[in-house]
Amino acid sequence: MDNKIIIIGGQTATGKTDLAIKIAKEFNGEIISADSRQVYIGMDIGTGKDVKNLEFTMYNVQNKNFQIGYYTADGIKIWLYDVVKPNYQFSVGEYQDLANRVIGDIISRDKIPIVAGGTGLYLRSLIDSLSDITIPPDEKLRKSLSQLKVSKLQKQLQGTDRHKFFRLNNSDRNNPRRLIRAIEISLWKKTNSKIIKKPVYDYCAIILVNKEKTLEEKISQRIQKRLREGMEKEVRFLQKKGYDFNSPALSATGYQEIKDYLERKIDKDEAIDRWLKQEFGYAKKQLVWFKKFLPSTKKIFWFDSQDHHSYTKIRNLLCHFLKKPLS
RNA sequence: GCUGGAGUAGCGAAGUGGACAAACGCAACAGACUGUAAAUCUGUCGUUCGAAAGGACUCCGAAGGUUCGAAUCCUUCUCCCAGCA
Repeated sequence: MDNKIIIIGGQTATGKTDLAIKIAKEFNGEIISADSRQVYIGMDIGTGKDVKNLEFTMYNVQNKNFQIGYYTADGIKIWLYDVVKPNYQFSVGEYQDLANRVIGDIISRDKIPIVAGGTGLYLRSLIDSLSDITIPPDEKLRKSLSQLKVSKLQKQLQGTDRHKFFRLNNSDRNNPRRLIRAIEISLWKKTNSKIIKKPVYDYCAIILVNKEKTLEEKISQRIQKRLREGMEKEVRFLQKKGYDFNSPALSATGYQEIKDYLERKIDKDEAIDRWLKQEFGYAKKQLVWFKKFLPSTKKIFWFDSQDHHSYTKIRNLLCHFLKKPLS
């Protein structure tokens, strides 16, 4: 009974999905997306889900809140795309739950789960304990707390969990969202005992990066490609559906910019320029995150996806990890 | 050619005699982050020395002037926009 999973993380536009498919073919795997924006139905082009002509198959993984399924690309299953509509506020906790279920299912069918995506926290939720992450949100509480100023929230947290407050750094102490969550957790703990049962996996993580200049070129080309493939149409469709462009889903890079262009607030060049900047910024933040949170234990390996030798090295690494003979 | 408006840091934009190296927004750079993470939040952001406190230098289109003191007032020049010719 192996519980091995392969993780592929890294910056946007470095070819994580392509690599995942290649590995899946070679090692009899299935892919689980770890991307906070690809979970949204109808957001395909802008989030880089390459699913235009792919078939989606519903699958019963026994979850009361969501219906999930998989796309089949090149004979390989890709899970956790298209989980909710863009007006839904999806979160790490829900991701963790769904991903664990899917991983369990894949393992039970004697296949190798390959978790691939750029949302670092989603990946981390599968390999670190992150105990409080399972504590559910309290919408009523959030709503009432969101009216308060930061200083009030700080006071409130000091009241409910003094230690927690003083453990926060300056940045988090000024972050209303974090303060509210901290209050939520502390209140929850007062009336609930923690029972957190989480699978523990043996994992091997591959982090893909590119040299900065190469990455910028790739991002720029990809934006052009997305425009050709119909990004404008996708945005128009989402507008028509009446989705809130300030929602988490639509805060994905590119959507706001193209919307502003369609509404003639800015011209097309301006929109593309802003989109590019957003995307570069995103890639940089990803790098900061991966450097910090995936400690370089012997389970985590960094590769430049532009390096021709990378794939051979990755392959050897995975053969070793999965205890398969090198061929 | 005349009349009116305007020229402020990478961009946008406040400031209209002293608390101005100059609000604020964007961009940039650095960072934080255990249920919104492509989110949210923090710091830096004229140059320079310093770990910091702080110091030095340059600065609000250009040049000159008034004033103890000028981004702010005056003169000339220059560039831009609008109206009239």
